Amino acid sequence: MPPTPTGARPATIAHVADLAGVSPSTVSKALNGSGQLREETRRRVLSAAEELGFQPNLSARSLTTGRTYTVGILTTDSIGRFTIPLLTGAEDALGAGEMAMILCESRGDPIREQHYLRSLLRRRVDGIIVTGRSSDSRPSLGRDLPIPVIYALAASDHPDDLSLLHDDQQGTELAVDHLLGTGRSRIAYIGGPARHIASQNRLAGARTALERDRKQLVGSPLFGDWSERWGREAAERLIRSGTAFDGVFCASDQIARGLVDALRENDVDVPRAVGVVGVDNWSVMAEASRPSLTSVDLNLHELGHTAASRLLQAISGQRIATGIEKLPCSLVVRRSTEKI
Amino acid sequence: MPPTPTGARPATIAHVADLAGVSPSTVSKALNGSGQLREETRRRVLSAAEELGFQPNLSARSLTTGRTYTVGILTTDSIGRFTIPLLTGAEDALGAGEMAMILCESRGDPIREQHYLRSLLRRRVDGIIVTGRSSDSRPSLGRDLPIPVIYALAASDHPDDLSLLHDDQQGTELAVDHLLGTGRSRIAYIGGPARHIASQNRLAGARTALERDRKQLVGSPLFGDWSERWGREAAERLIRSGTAFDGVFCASDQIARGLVDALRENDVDVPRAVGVVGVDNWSVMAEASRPSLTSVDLNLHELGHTAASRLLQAISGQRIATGIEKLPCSLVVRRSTEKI
DNA sequence: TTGAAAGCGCTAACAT
DNA sequence: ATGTTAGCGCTTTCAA
Repeated sequence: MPPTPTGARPATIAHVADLAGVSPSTVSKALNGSGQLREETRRRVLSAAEELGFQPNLSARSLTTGRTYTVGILTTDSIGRFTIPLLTGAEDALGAGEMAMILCESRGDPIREQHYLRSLLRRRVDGIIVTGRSSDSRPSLGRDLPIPVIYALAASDHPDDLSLLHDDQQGTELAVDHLLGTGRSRIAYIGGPARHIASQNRLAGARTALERDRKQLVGSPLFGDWSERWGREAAERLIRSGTAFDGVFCASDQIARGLVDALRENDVDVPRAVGVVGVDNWSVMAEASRPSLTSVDLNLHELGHTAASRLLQAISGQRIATGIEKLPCSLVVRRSTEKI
Repeated sequence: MPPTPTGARPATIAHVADLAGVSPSTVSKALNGSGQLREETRRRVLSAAEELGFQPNLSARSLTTGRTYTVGILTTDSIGRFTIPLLTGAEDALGAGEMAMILCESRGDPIREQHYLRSLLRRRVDGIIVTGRSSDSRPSLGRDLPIPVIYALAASDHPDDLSLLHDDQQGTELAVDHLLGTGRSRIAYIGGPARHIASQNRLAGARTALERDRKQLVGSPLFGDWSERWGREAAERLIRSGTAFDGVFCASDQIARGLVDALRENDVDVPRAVGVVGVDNWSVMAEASRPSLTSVDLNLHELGHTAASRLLQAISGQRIATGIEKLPCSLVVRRSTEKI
């Protein structure tokens, strides 16, 4: 029978049991609401626990229950701008502190990733969310893991995994429809790097939206990188090409901002002469731009939330879908597309 | 004697022991390199473990060793731009996967924070790093916790806690010295909100550097917010005030960028007529600016690394310093301060 | 309604 | 050099 905790060691169930004058198992039942206890006993236990500042040792609990109430977050690419909303979204779904997140950032290094994966398995996490820079798909962690895994933002290359992505095409269609709807008809497309799948998906989305309206892209799509510099250069090219245009879809807010800056400096009025949309709804960019940028929001918070919810389902034993699931983007309208 | 694992349940030490024909404790010794084992036995155990894909259950280990090899990261303010380098820095110091990080984001809500704190204590994390938006100090988590706590970026209000901050004054001095060193002498100060301690510390640093050179700030310091818009407005005000100036210290890269934009649009040449420095070394801003921005780097990666290292020391039982420790900033020179 | 006892997977002190 | 044993703190039958 352990004495009252020394202060060095945290109180255990046995201490609480002693103080309440009951057995350890009764304490367990009182604390977890399991079993049948007299109301008065339960109260006595609870107040004893309170008095000792008792915090159940989750390692011990895990040992018997087999669950750790912990999920691993394995991020491939550096934790960046995109990962943050994903994380907070996941955290929301995991319920403040109920389920904890262990963060592992592999920096794109497969060796590190394996390291982390093993560490997570040793820790017996209940599940894993894999995330990374949205681009082409990434190698699956493998199908023989003892715990569920969900891919978010970066798709697994294995069809039996569940991958959650934002719907780039749909988002772009939304944006282009909006350009058309605000009275533009000669739309140009400025992408990021041509090899990035996002550049391609967004191009496809733009074309779909235009075709629905029996229109075509003005000029050929331009590819560069994701920077403001490229946006400025693209604007110059667009102007120099001589083709008339009154709307531009840019595949990122940075590109859009560079473009808008250069247009202004070339005395092209946005939004009066040309409407511009970007992608990311990155407020520092979109709001600092003159005029502020209408932008496609990838809803990454929502994506993170959904990923975590699905993972919880899988953990609780439900069978979940496989393959790639796309979540809708939305459009945030600002001044760069004001109606002409 | 458990049979070979079914595939459902992960292998335990007992399975390995069986397969290797030794006792569980021998397996433990072989795996942890403790005790004295014959080389051949060790190898047999190791290959048995390998064959079974054995991963030690860390919950079980924690129960006996009392350590979880996990630290909690409690972020007050939303995980933002500043937290990211801090996290990766900490992760570096914690050694890929050796020590894991549990991420808790309280969003500035004290209730949530208490929730998270309790969750971390239940999980018996070995220590906690508290972080948040760098501004005024924050309430201590309390001095009666059974584990060490270190505050990074956001100082605790209790002098017996260890808080690690970047040295705002020193960073600013660096920047102003650099402005002076590139031939400017009439320096203006554009801050963020006056109530933010960062605005004040940076102002103090600027004054110190100027006084060393028997100079004074041009005009009175201007306070606003941290945005580009404010930077643009500040530029207008500076120009309209009529006071001559040839250097501007801006308390953030966003301010600096707005300022530079507005100066250019008013035909003031940066860096030839006016040198400009910002703070944060936020590459998207600093590099997209025309000209690119010289900027004070807060070295947050380093800060995170140091915080984690100190925490590890404390966890290993070493007594660590208390109070506020400031880590030096550095200056990244770009085009906005090119020599005249 | 409560308690006794076994066991989760591992480590560590003590035997052998 | 290896095995036996006890126990870490909790949950969970099963018995009282």
